[in-house]
Amino acid sequence: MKQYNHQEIEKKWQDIWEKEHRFEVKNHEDNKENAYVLIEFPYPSGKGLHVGHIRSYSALDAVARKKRMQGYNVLFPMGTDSFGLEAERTAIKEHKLPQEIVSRNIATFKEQLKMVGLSVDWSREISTSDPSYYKWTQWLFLQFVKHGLAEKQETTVNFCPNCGVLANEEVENGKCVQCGAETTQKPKAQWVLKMTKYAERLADDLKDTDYMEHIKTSQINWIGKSEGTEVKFDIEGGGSFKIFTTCIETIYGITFMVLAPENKLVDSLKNRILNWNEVEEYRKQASKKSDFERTEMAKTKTGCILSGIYAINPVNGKKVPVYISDFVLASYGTGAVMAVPTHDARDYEFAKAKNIEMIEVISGGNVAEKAYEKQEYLQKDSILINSGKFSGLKVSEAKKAITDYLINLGVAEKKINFKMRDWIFSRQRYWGEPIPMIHCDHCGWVPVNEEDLPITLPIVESYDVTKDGESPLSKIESFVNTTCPKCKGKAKRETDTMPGWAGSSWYYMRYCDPHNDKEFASLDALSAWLPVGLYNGGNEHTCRHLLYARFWNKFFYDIGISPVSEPFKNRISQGIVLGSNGVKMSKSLGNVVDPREVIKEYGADSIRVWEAFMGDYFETVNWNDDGVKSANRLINRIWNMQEFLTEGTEFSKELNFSLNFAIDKVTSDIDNVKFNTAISTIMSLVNEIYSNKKINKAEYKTLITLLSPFAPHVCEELYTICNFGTSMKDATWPVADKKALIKDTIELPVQVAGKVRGKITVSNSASQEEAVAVALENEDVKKYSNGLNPKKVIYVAGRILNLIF
RNA sequence: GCCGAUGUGGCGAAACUGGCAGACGCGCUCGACUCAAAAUCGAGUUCUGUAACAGGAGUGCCGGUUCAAAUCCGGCCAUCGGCACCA
Repeated sequence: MKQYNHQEIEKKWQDIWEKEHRFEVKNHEDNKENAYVLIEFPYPSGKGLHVGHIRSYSALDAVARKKRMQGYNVLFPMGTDSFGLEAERTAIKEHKLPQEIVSRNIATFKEQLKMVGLSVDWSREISTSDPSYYKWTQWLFLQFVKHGLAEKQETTVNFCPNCGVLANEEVENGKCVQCGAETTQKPKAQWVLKMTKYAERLADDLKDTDYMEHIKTSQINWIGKSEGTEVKFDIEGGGSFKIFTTCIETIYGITFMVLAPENKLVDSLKNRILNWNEVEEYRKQASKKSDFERTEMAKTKTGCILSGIYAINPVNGKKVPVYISDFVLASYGTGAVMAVPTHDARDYEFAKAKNIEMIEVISGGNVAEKAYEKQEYLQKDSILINSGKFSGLKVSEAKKAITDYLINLGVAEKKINFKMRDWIFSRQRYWGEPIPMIHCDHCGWVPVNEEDLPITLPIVESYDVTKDGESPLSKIESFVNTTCPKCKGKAKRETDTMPGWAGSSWYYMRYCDPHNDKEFASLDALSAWLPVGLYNGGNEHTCRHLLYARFWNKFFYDIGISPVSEPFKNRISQGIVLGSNGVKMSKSLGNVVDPREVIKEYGADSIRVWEAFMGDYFETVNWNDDGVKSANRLINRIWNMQEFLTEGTEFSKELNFSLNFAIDKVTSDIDNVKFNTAISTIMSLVNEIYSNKKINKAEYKTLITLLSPFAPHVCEELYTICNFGTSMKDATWPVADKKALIKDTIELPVQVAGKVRGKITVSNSASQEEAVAVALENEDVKKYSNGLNPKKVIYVAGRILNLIF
């Protein structure tokens, strides 16, 4: 018997797979059902892949390989999400072109990935920064434009006087991370995708998916649907504004109103505001903060009164003061709120800080100490007080009664509001898809003609961020100056680019038809594969990327270019692999583990098995060098089993149960994303074979097949050594004989008063009487029974017998 | 702050969703093989306790429900992820 040599074997099989085009798939295969297994494509950062990537790639590879052996036509593609800030930053730092940085990084990443032996169809590889790909990203953007879902809107951007427009992560505590200067929120007209139009469906249609519950929840929370009432408040002396509330029952408790500092209403009231200077100063301060800082609960609430301005409560005509405060966001709801300090914690804090009166309108709390909030009073269905003719009603009744009353008055309407905002789609950066729009003084914004796509990024010397807040592309005249597609007059190109999210919002569709130069993907190809059966990616993407991708698909579905209304049947998210010190792997901390080194020493099969085994797939786990050894040991044990090998075409009596159990368990574990227990089942089986020191060919073949999704190279090698076939190309996944799993007798734990005191052996169909009779004869049980009959018996067949004496 | 998740031996973890806590593995201890070591094979390994059994305690902390709780409920504590221009 030859020694196990991972380097030789892995190279050999990887070459064979490549030469055979083993994993390339056609969109249609006779007599085979299609299955689409998708893993988020990596961002080709300069760091390269670390062992954490291997965890999810090899796990999904195992899923794909098993499905293939089960007779499916499996699409398991890979590509790179290559636009984005990081490549641009690296390029600036290294004085190279982002194009160069990206192709260098992709080469490294592919080299690393190929060593792992993934069953990827590389003929379908895509890269989002490739013009042949982003041509279609631009084309899809034009569809949004065509259907009125993309438009220029006034927004704000983080702005640093020295460094220009900044990403959120480049701003810390209102200061620029790079130069330390104070940043402001600068107004800017930007392209926006009107995603809110899809809010309702994005939330509702989650019911048609099998996503993990917490992923559905995070989608729903992000969308933030709330049903409430929009109420119009008149301003004393003329004018009015609207507020949105989900707590209309507290309307008699209003003691002030709050507007967002940016609310345009404030400008229109300028002449009537007595303390305008103060108001202006406050607005300036507020413009320095991000939304996140503004709404943070821990911060003390600040605000500024609009002296001389009073709003009139439509239920009782009460005159209340109006403030501006940064805890109210212009972007959410109407940019104005009614404040009821007795029943809202934020309002309570504000009222305390500003010494504003409070009126309790729902009984049951202790409003002298803190606000009695809706979570609590809704649950208790408390009674209204101090609320005019609505006093005495329960909250549940008052909600409706007050809403109806206001609607009759003509000052309110029922409204559904979403926390989710439209998607700001412009970036003033170089390294992204140019937005294919042209501005003409006569015709306004005109889409580029589809046949002129792609609008390619010009190769430029400096693509650094500009100080004036415009995209670096704006400085390239040859790019900017063009003719209007409509009137053929002089016109200028849009110079903003798309965000990194753009390319990743539809890449899984391009995999279905990656070389199509007529369409972004044909409906036939998409119909063959969608919806994706299993979509795996990082936890950090389960909220936004997933929502964006779903939004794009829904729109495509509506305009007839996608065959499904939900693109992903199931979505799961793997846990992160941290460094061995429990901290995220990063170059600066020196705790990055390069898979290439591990593979060199122990082999791809070993690292794959170890990462499958290291813990629950969904949980964060620390890297551990010793762990790979244990996987390597398992593989060696299975390799060395050749010594025990005997002839045989059927399972032996000794192993019949264990093998069928393992088939059943490994199959369901892979289906249920429990790779760690799949491996431990195989380990137990191997232990048993070692204690028997015997295994026949039929058994060995089954064992090898079960391991092969995780350790494909060594399994192919053993498969051929043992003459089970010339390769595992046509290997089929075993099916458990369910009958073999039923045992005649079982060991049943016996509890006395809830504590396990003994074990009995009974037939697997034993009745309660039979089980109790056996238990009472058991020596361990007798110690506690004192010869008595039990007063009470709890019997769960096959599980537990609990006796109370 | 808000939303989501997690917390079990020296360590990574498992536990069929309320039914034997610690499967499987790492590490460690002991034994076999070896001149020796490594590798390999085998035995043991939650803590406490005992010569050995027995017994007791035990799943982040405090309390509750139940014949029975890692699992369900209430209240804390700690760690991680997201919070809209990183993707």
